Amino acid sequence: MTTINPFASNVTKPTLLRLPSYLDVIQRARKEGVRRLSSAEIGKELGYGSVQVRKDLASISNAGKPRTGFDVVQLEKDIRKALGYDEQRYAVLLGVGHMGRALMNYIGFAENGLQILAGFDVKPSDDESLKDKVLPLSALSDFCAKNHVDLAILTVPAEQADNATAEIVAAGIPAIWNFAPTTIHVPEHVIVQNENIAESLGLLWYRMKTEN
Amino acid sequence: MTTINPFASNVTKPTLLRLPSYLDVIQRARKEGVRRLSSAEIGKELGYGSVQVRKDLASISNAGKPRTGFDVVQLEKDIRKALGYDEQRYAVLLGVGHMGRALMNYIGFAENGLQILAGFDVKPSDDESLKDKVLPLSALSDFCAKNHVDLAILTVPAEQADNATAEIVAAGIPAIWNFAPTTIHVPEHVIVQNENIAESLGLLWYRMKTEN
DNA sequence: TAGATTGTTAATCGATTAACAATC
DNA sequence: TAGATTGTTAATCGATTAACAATC
Repeated sequence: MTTINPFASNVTKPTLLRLPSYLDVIQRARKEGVRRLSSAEIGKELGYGSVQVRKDLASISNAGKPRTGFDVVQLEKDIRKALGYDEQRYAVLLGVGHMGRALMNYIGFAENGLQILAGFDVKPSDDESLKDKVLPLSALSDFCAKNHVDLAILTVPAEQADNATAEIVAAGIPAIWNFAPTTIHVPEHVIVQNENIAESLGLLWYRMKTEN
Repeated sequence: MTTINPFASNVTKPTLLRLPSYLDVIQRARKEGVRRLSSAEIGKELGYGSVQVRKDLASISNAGKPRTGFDVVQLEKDIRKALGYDEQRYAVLLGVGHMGRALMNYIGFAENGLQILAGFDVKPSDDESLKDKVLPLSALSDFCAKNHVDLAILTVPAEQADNATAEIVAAGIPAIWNFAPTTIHVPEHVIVQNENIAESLGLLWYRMKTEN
């Protein structure tokens, strides 16, 4: 008995985190007119072993064929689907500071299925280009009642993180992408993904100390 | 035979990535006047098991005492040291776009031992507050000859990533913190740490699909 | 067909968790 | 001293890598 969809259910977290790097290699190859790539070629570009590449890709695609390698066009589709980049999702952003503005201005999110509908802040934005996309924080729950919102992007300072989180939860938004450099507290059903940028600096410093 | 420094050499990567979350909990506790915390209390706040907390912390500190738990002040010092936050390191930033400006304006880096000396861009910055800290890209190697630079922060668009990387390598900077959403190519001795922000969106979408 | 490359089963490696002895 | 909590050894779990059979 094979299931109808053999993929998708058994993708591990490490695999999921490597998929974007495969996507990058594949997309660049396609733009250069390459039709097929072997697992060894893909791995070499990224510093992964060919077995790892095959195992990762086998869990989300059957674009690989013995003898010829992976079909670039097919594989790109499958990776984008596995990552959920093929579906549109809608976000609001809380905290229109430097980081908030950078994210609101980042064009690449369209490629990842993310659209930021509006930014919210206690202060009105001084950035001309964003003026009509930034609303007062008090308007959040009303906005969420009138629009479908899948995700809140949290870019407030650490001190305001728990307050802003409470607003997000009250507005019924089911997931938070947390860029505030602190732990936030949510009810069980709310999904939180932390993106503390400074977090990986410790790893980098450690590598700089030990790898030389 | 015990080594003089029993810590530091056997810290695993997963542990290193959890240390900042411990630091956050510890610092907030200290600000509230708390003197000691047990591994169970720390773990509860972060959603880790108490054994994991003890194992992580034992690898970098001996601030834990049976019966009383962990000394908050001592532990904070030890974590900051393990993460390298106690030493000052100097960076330049390439690509003063939205993300580059956000990083140049982020005050928190001082806490992580990071100081951004200057930004470099092909175009002069239109941001008044940064004007005197942004130099033309052509001045990079000269700047690096005159200043001690440990790290290059790469915030250029994906298409310019490999060119900018070549400049960084030519200038002799030993490590790159790569925010460009693409793979960059460096000689073996250069340390690269990738920080592709959109990368974790795939994981978030997957969790949103499966956890509900 | 012969051979290159895939997908998968088994072996290894590393990290987490459980059990418990050490200790303040 | 008795008991709470640490640090560590052993067991489990999960991910990576090696070996190889399947297949185009």
